[in-house]
Amino acid sequence: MVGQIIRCDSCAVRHRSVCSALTRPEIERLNGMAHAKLLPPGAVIMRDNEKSSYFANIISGVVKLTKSLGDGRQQIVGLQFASDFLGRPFRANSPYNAEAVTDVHLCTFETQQFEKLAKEFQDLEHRLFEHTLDELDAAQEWMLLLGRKSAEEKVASFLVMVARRMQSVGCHAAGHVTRFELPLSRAEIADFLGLTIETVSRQFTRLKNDGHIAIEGARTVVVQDMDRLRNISESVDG
Amino acid sequence: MVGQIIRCDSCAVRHRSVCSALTRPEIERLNGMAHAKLLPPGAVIMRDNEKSSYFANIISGVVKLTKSLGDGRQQIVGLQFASDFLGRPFRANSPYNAEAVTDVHLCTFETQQFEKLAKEFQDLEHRLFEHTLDELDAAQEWMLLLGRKSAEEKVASFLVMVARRMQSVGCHAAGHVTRFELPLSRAEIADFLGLTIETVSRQFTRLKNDGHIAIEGARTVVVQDMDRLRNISESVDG
DNA sequence: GCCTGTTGTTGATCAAAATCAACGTCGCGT
DNA sequence: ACGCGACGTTGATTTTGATCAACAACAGGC
Repeated sequence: MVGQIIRCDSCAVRHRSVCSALTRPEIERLNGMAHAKLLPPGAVIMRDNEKSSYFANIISGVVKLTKSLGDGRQQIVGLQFASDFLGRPFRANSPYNAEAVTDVHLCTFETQQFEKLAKEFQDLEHRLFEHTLDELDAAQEWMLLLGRKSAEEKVASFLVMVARRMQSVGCHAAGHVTRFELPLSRAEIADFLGLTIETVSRQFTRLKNDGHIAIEGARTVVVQDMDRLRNISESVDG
Repeated sequence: MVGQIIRCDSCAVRHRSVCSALTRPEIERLNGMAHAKLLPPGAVIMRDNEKSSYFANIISGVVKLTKSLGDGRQQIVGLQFASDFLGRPFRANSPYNAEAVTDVHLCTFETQQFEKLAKEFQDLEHRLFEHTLDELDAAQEWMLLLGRKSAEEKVASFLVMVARRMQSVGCHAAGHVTRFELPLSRAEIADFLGLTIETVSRQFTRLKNDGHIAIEGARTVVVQDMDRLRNISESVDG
């Protein structure tokens, strides 16, 4: 689905997305630029090294950002959830592929219009900057994981991360989300953690056998003790 | 050495650093805020999770950004060269340790003063944004390396990257720098590539034996064929 | 229902890199 | 010159995770 006009007033991510930087009259302007898109899993949103004609806020769903080597080896370099912003402002080409992992609702903006708006309203550019800083933090945190953590620590870290993101996406006031659905397949988790499918699967059963998690039908995870899992993910004792 | 006043006019990185966003009168303001620092190898510039009281431009030398696990495992999450900017604007705490790798000349600015300036002169904030986007690109490129490349590909990638950065730091008009000094020890290279010292050493001798590089006294590398090395780093054929 | 393709698990074996260990080299202080 | 410590290389062995292979669970099409 493409091109449907959006009402920012009723937007689910109005106060968490980059749009939160805008005041009433500014939002009106943005409103006129916004178009909704609904994408199925697997839909390609941006392609590495190619120009993208639009930016987007994720209204709902999960998007993976990937990079590949010539022979097909793939690495997920970012996971984006509801309220996250897609696209590299002020860059001609996308530095990665972006692909819908679940059904994804996007609110898209034509590149030039949006960059013009960002130049006009400094708060909007500042908000984009903040989002980029968050992405950088996440990337560097993940570098530590990819370079130095064991398979078990990687899988535990992944679960902790997903639980945290699911929490902020949902509307859970306090405490941890302990039961959640994984947005990624085993193959995608492997591409995220720099492992193989088989190793990911084995670490899941290990965590299950050790009583740290329960698994319901491959995609649903119940974390018994989030702090314990976090300890495993950082190799505190154990 | 701390606190010496700097003259921006004669600054070696005046036109490549974030300062290039500023015009004559603005630079004058910045001039009044700048203090020089000369740090020896090993000097700690920022500490993970701690507040830093200043930002800095690197005038010369190399700075490593590291993150560690509780048990001492370490990962270099960024390497910064001359003209690069140090410090996370609009963030309370540093997300990594920053440490001088060589002798390092810094041009430092007090945090609050500098952020105020960035708010006033939008071009400066924009330039900081651009630098952050570059850092993010580098981080995600490195995630692909850490997650999916073999030891040989990692070391080749490292050499290609250092050659490129050395080139932009020096004043080489065109063509590749093929002979350069490594700024990092074997241990630091290992921490950058997610390998052990021994594996790094073995891959160096392998690249040497295969005739791709020559090594002079451990720290100086001569690349025979940069394109061939780049191919190895991305696993094109062979 | 049944067939088929996709996804996930488990086991056996293999290989790449880690670990353990010894030794060489260089620079520095005395 | 000598000895020491840091750094780097090389070899032997072990370990972790990859690869190869078989099969189970499940969903969708007909």
